[in-house]
Amino acid sequence: MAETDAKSPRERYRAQVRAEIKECAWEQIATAGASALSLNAIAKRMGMSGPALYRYYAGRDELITELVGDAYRSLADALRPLSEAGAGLEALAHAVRGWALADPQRYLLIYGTPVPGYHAPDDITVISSQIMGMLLDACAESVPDGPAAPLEEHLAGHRGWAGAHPAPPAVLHRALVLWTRLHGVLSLELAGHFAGMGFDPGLLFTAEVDHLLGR
Amino acid sequence: MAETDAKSPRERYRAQVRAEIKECAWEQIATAGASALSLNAIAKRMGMSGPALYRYYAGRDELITELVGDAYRSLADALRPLSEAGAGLEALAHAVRGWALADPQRYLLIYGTPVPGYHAPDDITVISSQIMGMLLDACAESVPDGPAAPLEEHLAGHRGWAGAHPAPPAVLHRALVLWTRLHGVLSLELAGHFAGMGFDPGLLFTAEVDHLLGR
DNA sequence: GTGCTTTCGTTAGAAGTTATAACCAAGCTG
DNA sequence: CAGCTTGGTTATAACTTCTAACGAAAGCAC
Repeated sequence: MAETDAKSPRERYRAQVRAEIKECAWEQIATAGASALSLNAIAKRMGMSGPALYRYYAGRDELITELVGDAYRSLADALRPLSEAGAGLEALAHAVRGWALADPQRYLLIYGTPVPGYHAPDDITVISSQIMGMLLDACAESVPDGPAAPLEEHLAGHRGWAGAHPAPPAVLHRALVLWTRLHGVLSLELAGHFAGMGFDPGLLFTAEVDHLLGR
Repeated sequence: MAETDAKSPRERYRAQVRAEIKECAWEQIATAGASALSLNAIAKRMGMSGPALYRYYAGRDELITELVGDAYRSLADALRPLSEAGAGLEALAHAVRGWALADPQRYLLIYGTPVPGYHAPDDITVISSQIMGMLLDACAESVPDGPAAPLEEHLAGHRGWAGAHPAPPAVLHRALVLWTRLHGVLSLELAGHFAGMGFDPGLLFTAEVDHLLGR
């Protein structure tokens, strides 16, 4: 968030306005969702009128791309201290949930249904793989020692997504399962599909985490 | 799809045009996603111009509501014969996946990030609970006989969503887990989040199903 | 300080969108 | 046949994103 790194006062102003625009955009996304984001509304809320925003962002897509990047970075930043402290699967999972509940639309922006026009740029993939790396680290310590399923055999030959991480196929499998199961509960909860059902999604989430830990 | 049930020729025509509109809408959704659906584009593709559609649907929201209802009904119709034949968890799960892959946007329309303005009407919940009922039936036969987790204790007291289904808490838990795990893999796959990773999502899906079966 | 240049913000306008209103031409019905 | 209902049309309003052209202000060189 603080890329105001001592340049010309012009650039400083520019960076500050860009940040303010993103701030407004996040507010709007938090209330109405990403696909309802309106450049005009942002401009009006900032006191500027209409096309002034195009001095700062080439268009709606570039703004969304920037927001997606920020969201990924925010998640990575939330997880990194835990990962560096050697936190396990459980702590990481609950951190993800906490981060998602703090701003549901932010989670849905990056892991939900993709916005029609937008396509992820390359610099997203490196942050995404950082997050995946932290998941792999957390899964490395608790090995499930099951029989090598056909999936793990397949993963042994298709491990490009793990980068240079030296995890055995069983850990790759475990990280994938961690990711998809957490996302399964979280996304349905955030999208409101548990709304009228009456039970506590948090308990289901912790039950999934506990199951992953063999409890 | 065939609700042309012998009325006045006027109503027959009306129903046919409504069906044709939905047909066009599905085409458009399949290519660009639900949030990019344009009434004008549908009208133009049908040879009619603009506001003529408002004779058939009150607005974008009503059309989407109708499409959501059709999608739920379609999923229920795809699962019902299996459920009535006493199919187990495995067959049901793969049927869900097949249905989802046949038209990804249709799955994402009902289980993905909700469209901004729209709110589900009541008649959706009955179809949704029919689907949940079939999941519960499929889970009833293979009991996992684990220790009663705190979640299952909670579910024993919050089982309103299961309707009148006589499933014990362990089965409620199992159905919930089935639903969220399948959705976790499916939604990430359909949203394209496995795109650059290189592995086969189908194997991950079947691995999750197999794990659910205790294999 | 004076003048040049870059940048910012503005208004105007084009091409879209959803949605309403008014009108006209059909068709079914008494 | 008369009349009412219904379908489709255009015109309009209020939006949206985005481009173009203009004025003003700020920074920089001298």
